Amino acid sequence: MTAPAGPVRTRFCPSPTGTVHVGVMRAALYNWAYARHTGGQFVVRIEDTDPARNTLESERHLLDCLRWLGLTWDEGPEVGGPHGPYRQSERSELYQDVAAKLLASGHAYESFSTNEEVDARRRAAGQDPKLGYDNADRFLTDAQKSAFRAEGREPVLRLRMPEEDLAWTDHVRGEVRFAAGAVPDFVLVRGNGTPLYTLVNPVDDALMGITDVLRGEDLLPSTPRQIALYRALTDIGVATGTPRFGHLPLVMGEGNKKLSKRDPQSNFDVYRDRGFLPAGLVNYLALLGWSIAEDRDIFSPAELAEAFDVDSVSANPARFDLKKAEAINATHLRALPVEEFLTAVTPYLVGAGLVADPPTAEQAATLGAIAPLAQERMIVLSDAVGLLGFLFTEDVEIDPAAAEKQLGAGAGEVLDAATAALQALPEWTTAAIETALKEALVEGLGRKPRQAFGPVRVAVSGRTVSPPLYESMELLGRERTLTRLAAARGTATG
RNA sequence: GCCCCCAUCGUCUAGCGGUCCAGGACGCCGCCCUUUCAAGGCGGUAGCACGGGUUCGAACCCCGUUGGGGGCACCA
Repeated sequence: MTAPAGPVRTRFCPSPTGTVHVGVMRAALYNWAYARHTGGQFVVRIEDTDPARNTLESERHLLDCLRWLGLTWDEGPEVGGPHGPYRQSERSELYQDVAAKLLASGHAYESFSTNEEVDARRRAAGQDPKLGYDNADRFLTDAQKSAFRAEGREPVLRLRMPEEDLAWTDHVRGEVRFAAGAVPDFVLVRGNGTPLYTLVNPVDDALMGITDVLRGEDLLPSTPRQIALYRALTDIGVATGTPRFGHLPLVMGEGNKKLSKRDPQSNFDVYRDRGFLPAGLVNYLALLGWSIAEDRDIFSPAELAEAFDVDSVSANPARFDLKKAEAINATHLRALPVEEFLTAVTPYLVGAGLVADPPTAEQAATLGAIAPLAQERMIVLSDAVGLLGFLFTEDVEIDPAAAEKQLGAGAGEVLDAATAALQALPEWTTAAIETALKEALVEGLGRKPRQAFGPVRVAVSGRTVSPPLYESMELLGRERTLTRLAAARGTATG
């Protein structure tokens, strides 16, 4: 059992059905990283053989997610390549041809049994019907086949499984072995003549020269069937060998279950929408089953590609930990050059209606000034909306919880003193504001800084968390600052 | 039920027979810094599932137990 010769060729072959799953994107990432690491190629193929569930819209979305993450493909939809088409719905003739060859060579055979009949036979023999198909149609005579056809039955095509153990050396699990006879002859082509995933996936991998199949562990039990198919395909000259397999650990959710499509945490879009950085998400996703070094877990996509090796992927299932994902992303966010940060964050402010598209000169100036201060206080880009919103509106809306905390007893005194000090200020600069407020509140009222500045912050920004106060006030301007202090004074209870 | 996979701090992991009374990260808890929140600095908390072997020596190898997970379609 040898893999096709030549450079590594990996593939990502999603079925475009609805939402994009984070586990699926992690599989794409590993395939991409392994191809890049080895100097091989990364192929994308769309598995849309189920017209009832597949849509072009979700295909576009899938590709868009790949691009956004930075996982460029060397062959596939939208870029083409020598092994196209890369959409299974456009490859029907190929499958029909291979199916015919498999039948003619005797590797596959026509099977007429219905599920009910198989079940009945299993039960009659005192066996568990869960055992599945019993290989009963392997040696049907022509007369028997004609009789079934005369009844109006249309046969499925099944692969004849070999009478020997099927084993392979898995990239992440080492040797895996399934006993002879454990896997029944399985269906390759439906009764209506359309091919199934079981046929189409290995055929395309063979035709596209895929050398390494890296996929989720949930597909591990289907590997013996595929190995048997590959042998048959090699025998009839369709394949040049059996690829190496690597079964990646599953991505688990909160509980102890595979992160299901139903789970909101599994939806890739939510991370993108919240403003995770591609590099941040790549970094975190890569960590789900792999590590770059003993004492390091922050790295760029390029560094990942440089270092990634499937053979060192862990076999343990990995739980998706949002807190850690956020921490990793925050680190990437802070490391971003200010210009790039601005470019990335502006669409979120535009989307929230806080700044114009493009921002006005004044808005741009404010943004430029606050960006470095905001950057280290954010986890995801959308945090900017709540954190910076107060700078781009006339009247700030005060968060009730913040008011509760800071605008209660004693706040009136602070706001009055701050107002008096700021009104008299000859020049409106960060330094002047700082000096004036410290004199008025800390020295004048004898308050601890914590108590002195809390109410002022809430009055000005509407929240207990904001960019540094003096800078914020300078950017806001004297007029708006004083208006807000007055407004807060009106609601303060003491 | 059958087949297969997995088993180190709460979580992700390093460890591939001695250099491990087990290292890093997230989280959590302190302290420092400090105008809030962060960031940053320092420190702490917490783990080799269990039982047998093999070996001079086991987190690392073997077997079993237990626990967890995945798969058993004319879906992909």
